[in-house]
Amino acid sequence: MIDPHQLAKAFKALSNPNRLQIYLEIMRRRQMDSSEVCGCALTDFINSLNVGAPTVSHHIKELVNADLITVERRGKFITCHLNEAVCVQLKDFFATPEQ
Amino acid sequence: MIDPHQLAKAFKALSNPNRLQIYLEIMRRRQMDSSEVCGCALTDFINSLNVGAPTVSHHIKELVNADLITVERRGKFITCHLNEAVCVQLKDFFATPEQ
DNA sequence: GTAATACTTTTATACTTGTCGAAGTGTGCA
DNA sequence: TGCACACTTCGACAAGTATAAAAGTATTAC
Repeated sequence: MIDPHQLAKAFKALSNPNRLQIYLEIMRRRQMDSSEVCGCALTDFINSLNVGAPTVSHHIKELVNADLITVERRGKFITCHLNEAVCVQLKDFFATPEQ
Repeated sequence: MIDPHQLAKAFKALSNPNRLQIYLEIMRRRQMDSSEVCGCALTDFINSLNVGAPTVSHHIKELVNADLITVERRGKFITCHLNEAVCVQLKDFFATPEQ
């Protein structure tokens, strides 16, 4: 079972609506080839969420800190990737114990 | 797919370590018959968490508000029950889309 | 009835968080 | 080299949160 402290950190990261929206978008694009234009650069979130760049930067950092995503620099842009392992752990957390 | 607003509410409710601990304990006892002594009365949490009664009362209310649990009065005590439906929705949220 | 136990409400306080503006860093392009 | 774009860091502030103390309500036991 996943460590409760880490769990709480993940849930806190997902508790803000804007940050959840960012996470949702990153989820939605998870099966895309990373060589494609990802749509998960900061600029994309700035446009879609209606908050400033510093705020988005802050939110991304929180998601990274909670181990929910990773970021990668690609020239001028950064791209965000889902941490699939933690995603599975969170799924399992809510799974009914086999009866 | 579950409404993002409701999702964020659930995650916020689980983002506090003490509140998560309460939820974990309620989860752990979910298959118990409700006629048994449940261990999910406020007093139990007050003892196990080292916080005061008003704080626990507040946390329980937050979990109920987030639709994560329900409460039921049984004489002097209240007992807490997991909302299984929301639990499943949260599990599905983290599930990988079938490829 | 009274007393005791379990919980809730109110009020107050220290702390955390989301957001922004301004200024700073890094990267690519003319 | 210098400019423009993408992002980050810093400082500030309003709003929200966790907690507790004190006082209130509800239920059972005597």
